[in-house]
Amino acid sequence: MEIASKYNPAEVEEKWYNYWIENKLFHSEPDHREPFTVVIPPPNVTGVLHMGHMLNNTIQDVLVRRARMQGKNACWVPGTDHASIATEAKVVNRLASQGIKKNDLSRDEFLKHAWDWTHEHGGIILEQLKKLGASCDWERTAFTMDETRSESVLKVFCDLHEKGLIYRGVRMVNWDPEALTALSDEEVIHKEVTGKLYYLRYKIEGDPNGAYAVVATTRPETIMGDTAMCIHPDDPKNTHLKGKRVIIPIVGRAIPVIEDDYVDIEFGTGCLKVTPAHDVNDYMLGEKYNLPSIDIFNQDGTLNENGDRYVGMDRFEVRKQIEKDLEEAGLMEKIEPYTNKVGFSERTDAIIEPKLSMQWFLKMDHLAQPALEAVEEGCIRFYPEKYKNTYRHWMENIKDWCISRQLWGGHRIPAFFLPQGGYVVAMTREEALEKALEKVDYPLSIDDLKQDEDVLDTWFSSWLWPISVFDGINHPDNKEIAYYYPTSDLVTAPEIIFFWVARMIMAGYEYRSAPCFRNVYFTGIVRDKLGRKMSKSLGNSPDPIELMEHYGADGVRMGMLLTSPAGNDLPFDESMCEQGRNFNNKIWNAFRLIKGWERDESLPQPEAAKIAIAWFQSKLSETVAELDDLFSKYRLSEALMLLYKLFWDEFSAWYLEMIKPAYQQPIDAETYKVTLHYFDALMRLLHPFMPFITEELWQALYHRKEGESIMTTLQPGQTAVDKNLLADFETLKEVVAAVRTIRLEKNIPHKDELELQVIGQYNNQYDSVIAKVCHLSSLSSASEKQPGAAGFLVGTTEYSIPLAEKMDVEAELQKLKTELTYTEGFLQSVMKKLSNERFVQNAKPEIVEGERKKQADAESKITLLKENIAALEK
RNA sequence: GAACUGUUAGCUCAGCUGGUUUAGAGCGCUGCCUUGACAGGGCAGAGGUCGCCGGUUCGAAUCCGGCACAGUUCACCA
Repeated sequence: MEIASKYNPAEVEEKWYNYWIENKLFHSEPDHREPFTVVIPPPNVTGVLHMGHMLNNTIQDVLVRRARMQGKNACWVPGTDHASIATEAKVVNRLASQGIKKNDLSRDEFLKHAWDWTHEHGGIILEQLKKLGASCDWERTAFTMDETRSESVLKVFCDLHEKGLIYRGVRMVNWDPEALTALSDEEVIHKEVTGKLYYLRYKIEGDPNGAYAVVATTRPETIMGDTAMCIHPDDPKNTHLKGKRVIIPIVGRAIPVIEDDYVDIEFGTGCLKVTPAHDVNDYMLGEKYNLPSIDIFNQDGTLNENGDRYVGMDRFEVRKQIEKDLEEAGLMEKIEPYTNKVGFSERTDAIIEPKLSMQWFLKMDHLAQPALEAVEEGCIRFYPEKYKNTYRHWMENIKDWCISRQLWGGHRIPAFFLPQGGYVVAMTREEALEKALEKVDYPLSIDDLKQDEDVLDTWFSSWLWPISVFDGINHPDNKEIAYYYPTSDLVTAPEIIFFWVARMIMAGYEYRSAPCFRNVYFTGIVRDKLGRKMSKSLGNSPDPIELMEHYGADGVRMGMLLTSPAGNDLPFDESMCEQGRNFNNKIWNAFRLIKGWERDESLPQPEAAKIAIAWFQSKLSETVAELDDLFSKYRLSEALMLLYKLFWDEFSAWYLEMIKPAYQQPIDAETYKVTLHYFDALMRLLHPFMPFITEELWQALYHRKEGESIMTTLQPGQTAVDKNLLADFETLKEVVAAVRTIRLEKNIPHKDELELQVIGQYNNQYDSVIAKVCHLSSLSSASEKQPGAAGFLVGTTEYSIPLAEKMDVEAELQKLKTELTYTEGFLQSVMKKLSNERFVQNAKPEIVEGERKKQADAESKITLLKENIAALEK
């Protein structure tokens, strides 16, 4: 049989993915086994796979596949998110390119376009996930706007309203003038901006000398909304302003001077202009002192009828214009460069305008309490743990959640307004009418009810995800939710710890009185080589699909995981995928070697093979134990590295070399059998990380039945570990390496046999292995080193290789002297400790004993080295 | 401005409650190796005063304090 010398992933990946699907190997139904549930962080329905998804979903797949191979009933639920703002923005853009304005359409017409868009682009990303091998239960694919999920959202809204946790009111909210909607605090990103600080002159009313107060502001365009000036009551600079009124520049309106210790005396001149409608703090002052509030902006950030001479202009145009006008009017004291933080919309990147508006809010205190405790007490664990701090801080300072959005795409708020004021909240219009009729004493028909125009924040549906995917909101007692909930692990980005993770935890306790997951694994951010975040606008993000076509899905998976400890950013470099691909090839070729051997049943098993088999059994078992430990700490990259070394170094470089039959010679049946068994075990260990190649080779290893898969096998178990054997092999490896070094130095080709002598007594148990790997003609004990032989020390044992040719005495001497210097230095450091009386008295006895052993070894080594040097120098 | 995290080889990271040869791994780098599983390979090497300064201790990469730098999160200073 001919097997290609290079592994070709393209040929096998699709084949096995289809095989898994056809045999329903990803599908889960409740049964007697322990469940292992993961819900996918639903990507935007119209999104395409990027490197962040690639990392995130690879990790989930590793966890899910491993759990499945530990005999658990693994269920990974896939799905997508309707992402109202993001999707709506895309639809608006597309309509714009067709010359259609959103406002020209009715709500229903617009929604039709939105659904068209969703159906056109929706689900692409799920198809892409299949390419990377994601073992999701596709029969369970959910969408945040499908029937079940929508019903859940409305039900929860009604319920929370019923409980008095949802309220409606006019509050200062974050307004996105581009998307024309309110945003939650979490959707606002504060960025440092270099701008100007303007010093404006506010003349004191009735002052005969034309005296004025100076106010420093970054937003001169808001003066039309000023309704007071505020000073600190104890500010000596401004006592003369107390009780006075000042005149707003340009506008000419007089406003009172109020006093409050909120004002920072040191900032600017200590005078603050108060614009209650357009600043959160000013709003507070306005409430406190009963100031009128003048809203000067339209929804899109242009000035409204209160905008004086600037009506209709954009807020930033006004800023420029007013600067000129103030200068001309002699009312600008000065302008200084100034850096401050400005809020931007997470989605549209528009500068947020604090704006008073009527919105729906969810009270958070009650929900936050159990959610905070769950993480504090370890009911839910975060990996890495540092995110506990971030979480705690947010939870302890939580504010009410603005859940209404002035958009069309999304779950429409189930509140219905009555013709003569007031409203009712209900799942359906019919139900609303019933409730309304109870409430009012005038006749009412269903058409009189006017449903709220707003939709709910997208996260108001995603926070129910772990429950709603099992229909646990609508049917809290169903069999599925009872079995699959709480879910096991959540894998997500730290960026959405507040948006999503925290709120899911709240919903979990509110609706199931139980944690929604046990462990949260926070991935890092995928960055480019320069450390920049990967983004579409920078164009620095490789296409994961292309990468997989190039390096194979297994190669890319491995490349990403190898360098990404939990929570650490991942500086992406294609060479990582190359390393992954090379590893695939290594596995492929090891398989090719083994499968190429002829078996001979009559052949006795060589001694070296017997020893190698015993050693690898221990090595394998030791690794399995370490692997368990690493997985329990979610140290996935280290777990993969451990397997990488097990396969490449221990299995390929050592084990196979030890048992390999001579060129074109057959192998004995027993060794062959065990080797296949080891290979099988290695494939199973690697399968969660590299599902495709391991399935391909596992299938080719033995004759398998139709429908069988590595996916449904179990991970190798642990057997006894012979620690002495493992330690002996580390010494053995040193001997082999030393012999190789001599070959290299003396230019002796591997095919030439060497004679190795051990000076004095030694453990000859492993002679057969050393002889095989080093290609020795003999290995024996000698009483002393022959003159002219090359020598080396391993530990305190001296080895010697008689050489036909004359050795390079100078080089040999140099080598010995270098080693002597090192050993003497080492001895000195040991002696420093041992000669310190306090060390000997205070340190633990076994530590002191260890140092004494080091001393003895070093001393005998020095003696040996000196003897050898003396012999050469003669 | 506050909090948190980090700073160990060229790069990415281990090194857990102080003593395991004079600090490790993978990649990269250097040298040598073409008929033998794999050049997407083999073998052997080089490379670090553990960010800086103090302290605790018989002993510090490891514990404590300060500083510097980086990152993350939070925050209403106009």
